[in-house]
Order: sequence, then structure tokens, then C-alpha cells
Amino acid sequence: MDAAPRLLGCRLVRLFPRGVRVVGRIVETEAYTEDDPASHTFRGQTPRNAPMFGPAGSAYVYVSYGMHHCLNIVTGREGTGEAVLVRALVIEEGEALARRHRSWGEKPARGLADGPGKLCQALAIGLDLNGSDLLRPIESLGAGALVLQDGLVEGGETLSVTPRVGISKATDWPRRFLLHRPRTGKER
DNA sequence: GATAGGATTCACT
DNA sequence: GTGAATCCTATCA
Repeated sequence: MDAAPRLLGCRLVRLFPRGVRVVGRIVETEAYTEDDPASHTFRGQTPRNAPMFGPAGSAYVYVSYGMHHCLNIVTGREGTGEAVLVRALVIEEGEALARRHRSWGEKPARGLADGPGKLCQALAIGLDLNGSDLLRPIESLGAGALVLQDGLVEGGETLSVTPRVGISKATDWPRRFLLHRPRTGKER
């Protein structure tokens, strides 16, 4: 679960045809472990959550409320059932395409990818990425791939830890991590 | 085989 | 601030 704060500041790169990319910086994460009553892996491995038991660095995508996708990055050792939910991104590249995916029009970029379901829509993340390896070298990949790139927390930026939201079990566990940027203000 | 519920978002009051 | 939409999975009979 110490991986959750380390993922803050990293970039998710989604490749599209004709060399188009959408890049988002991770600014909010949430840690889920096997001993967490709110985690999908709490009751052991099932066909649905199997990717969460895979090697660290792979993706776990699931459908929430029948209409939204959520993206997790597996962080535990193989067979461990540990992952980090990516809750919010700041779009840094390909914003026009992200807006189109979200039908966002001319509205402020603030709300473009500031929720688990929203960011998946913005990057066109679906079940086809479930279980895929996010740590492969980006040079070797073609359209449709999703890649996680290293990113550091920059000077002036601060991290904070808060209780989780949007769940009904163990809601007070401080496992939600936010990245605050000095100029552009807070998210959510 | 049937049912309850969810790591959410959006529109409407 | 409140509630509806919507469907897949896990759990129970």
C-alpha cells in the first residue's frame, strides 16, 4: 500500500492511432489490500478480480454501477491481491481528444478527469485493458496501449492522506492520497 | 436460479 | 442536496 503515494505524480499514457496520445498525471489514488473489507480481493480470488492477484504493474479494470469503468494499478506481489485505484488525473496532453471522449465541450478542464469513472472515459479505458502490463517500454507499443510512466512529485507540491470516499466499508481508513499542486489549486 | 449491492456520475429540486 | 440510471458479480436458497 506504500505504492499509492508513490504513484502520485506518475503519468498514464494512452496511445491512439496515428501517434495521438492522451497523457494524464495521477493526482489522486486509493490503496486496496486483501485485508481491506472494502476491497474486491477481501474474500479471495474470483474470476473478476483475478488481475489484482497478478504481477505488480498490471492493470485491473472493472465496471462499477453497470455504467462506469474504474482503473486500478496492481501493486502487490503476484498472488497477493493488492492494488491502487486511480481516482483522478490532470490531463497534460491530448486534452482535445479527452474532451471528445467525455463529450465535455468547452467546460473547464477541472472536471474532465477528476473521478474514477471520468478518467477512464477520458482515456477510453475499457475492459480490453484489463490485466494488461502497464510497465512495458512505450516504444514497443502501438495504438490502444496504456502505459505508466515514472513521475516525481515536484517542488512545492504537497501530499495529503484522507479517509476514503464512495464506499460503505472501512470508510475511515486513511488510504486515499492526494497530490496538491501549488498554483493550480485543489481538485474536487 | 434469484437477489442484493456496488471503489459512480449526472440531472434535477 | 437528493435520487435515478444500469448491469455485472458474488452470495444465498
